[in-house]
Amino acid sequence: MKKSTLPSDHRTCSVARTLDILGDRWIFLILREAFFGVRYYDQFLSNLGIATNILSNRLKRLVENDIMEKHKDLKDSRRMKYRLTDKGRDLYPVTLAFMQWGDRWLADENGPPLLLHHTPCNHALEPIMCCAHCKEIIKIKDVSYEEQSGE
Amino acid sequence: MKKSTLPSDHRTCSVARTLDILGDRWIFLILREAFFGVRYYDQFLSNLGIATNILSNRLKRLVENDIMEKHKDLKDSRRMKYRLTDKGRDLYPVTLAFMQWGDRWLADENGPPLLLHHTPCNHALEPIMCCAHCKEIIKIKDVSYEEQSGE
DNA sequence: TATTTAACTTGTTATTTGCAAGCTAAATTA
DNA sequence: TAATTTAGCTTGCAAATAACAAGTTAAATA
Repeated sequence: MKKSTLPSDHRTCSVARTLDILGDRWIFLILREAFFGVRYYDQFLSNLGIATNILSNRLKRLVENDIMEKHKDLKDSRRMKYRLTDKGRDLYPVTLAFMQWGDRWLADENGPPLLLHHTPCNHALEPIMCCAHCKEIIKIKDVSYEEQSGE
Repeated sequence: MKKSTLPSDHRTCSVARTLDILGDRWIFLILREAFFGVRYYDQFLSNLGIATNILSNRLKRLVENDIMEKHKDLKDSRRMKYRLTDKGRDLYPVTLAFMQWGDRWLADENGPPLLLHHTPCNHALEPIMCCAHCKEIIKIKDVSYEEQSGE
């Protein structure tokens, strides 16, 4: 699909803008690895089974969009270290939302392949989307919306 | 990319399984419209500016994966009504996570194009990912993980 | 009965993907 | 110091996918 083809309708919103950058399966798998602590090109390559040209392309896109930073490794100047920026780290909720949905609707008889643990409260982590103000779980029926005139 | 190529490594998880179904820009834009109340083929078509073959294909995929249901409209039997299932409605947090990130990192000087309002508490909606148990905002550093032996 | 409309389907072309091979510079080994 | 290995790409090419346009079918409306 063409790049940056935001629909010209009135509903153009942050979902479309976000998908213009992230709307790709590999991007999210790279981010998942990054959230698991992966930092180096060769680690992404072997963990994901991705083609080298695609990996280069996606890492470049992530760097261009300030989601990751690229630095030479101090110990081996051939190696490139890719680290999440604050902007990238802020995508953790998206990854958690994916994982949570998959755990609930796509898990097989073995249950979720990965169990997350919330260290501060020492319980299995079950991520839920809450209203920052009232801390209640957000339900569709409880959300109304209004558009900005400037858009 | 090939379908269902879950990486063969130990980290195979619900993120990859979810992306096997949803890893497509149009899928999320269709879901966004559905969360805004859109129900009919022609509405998706005109709101999204999507090609008819792509729209058909994606709606079919959504129905095949029990994310949407397809019914004849009672008033006009030519029209097909597409409705979210429970499984589909449960993707709302993913959409909110996208929107929240875009609002924070991609908004222009006009601010977010769409303001959400949380009716129960009567405040602007700011969605945050919380631990269902302790209700604290989830931070990467507070999450540890262990793999299921069955996987 | 003729026309319009909804929801597709079917070409055709353009773009993107995945695989394999090659390249370059830095590090390691002989 | 020279030869080899390694990291991180880039390039070429076949195959899959997307976008656009035009055609199809069945139901509703004029």
